[in-house]
Amino acid sequence: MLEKVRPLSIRSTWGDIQLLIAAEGVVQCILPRMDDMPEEAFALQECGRDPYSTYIRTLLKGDRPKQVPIGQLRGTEFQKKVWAGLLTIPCGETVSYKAMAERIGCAAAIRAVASACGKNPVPLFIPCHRVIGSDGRLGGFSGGLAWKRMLLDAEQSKRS
DNA sequence: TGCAGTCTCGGCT
DNA sequence: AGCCGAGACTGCA
Repeated sequence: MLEKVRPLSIRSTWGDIQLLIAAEGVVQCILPRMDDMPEEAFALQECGRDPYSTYIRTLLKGDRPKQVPIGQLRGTEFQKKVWAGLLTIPCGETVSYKAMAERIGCAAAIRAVASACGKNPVPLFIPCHRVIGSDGRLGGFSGGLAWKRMLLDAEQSKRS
C-alpha cells in the first residue's frame, strides 16, 4: 500500500535540502551534491519551525539536536542493523568503520558496513558522517564530502 | 603505494 | 538460482 509522504524543503547557501516525511517520521533526506568545499560558507536561508527543520538547524550549528522520529526505512536486515548502530553514536564523537562493524557483531564485514552507510536514506538524521576510516580518512558521504567535513568541524568545535 | 582478504548487494545470464 | 563485479575498508608487504 502506498504511504503518504509530505515533501519538505530547506533552503541554504549550498542548495536545497529536501526531506520526505511519512506518518511515522522522516524517510528520505536528499542533500545537494557538494564534493568540494564551496567558497561560500554554509548558511541556512529559509528554514521552517517544524521539528525536522529544527533538527537540521541545530545539527548544522554543531549542537546536539533533539532526536526526531525516523520512519520505516526501506533496506535489507543487515542495512537496518547498521543504521540502528549508527544512531547510537553520540554527537561530537567519531567511530571507525571497523569499530562500527564490531559493534554490530560482524567484525569482518567492514566493507559491507561502509556500503550500508552509503545507502543510508536519511543522512543527517542517521549520523553516518560520524563514521570515518581507521586512519582518519573521511571515506565518503552521500551528499559529497563537503557536508561530512562541515558537520564534523561543527561538532568538534563545539565539544569542550 | 599496492594488493589480497572479507562481506553484502544489485545486476546479468 | 547462480555468478560476478563493485564498494564510504583494513592490514600487511
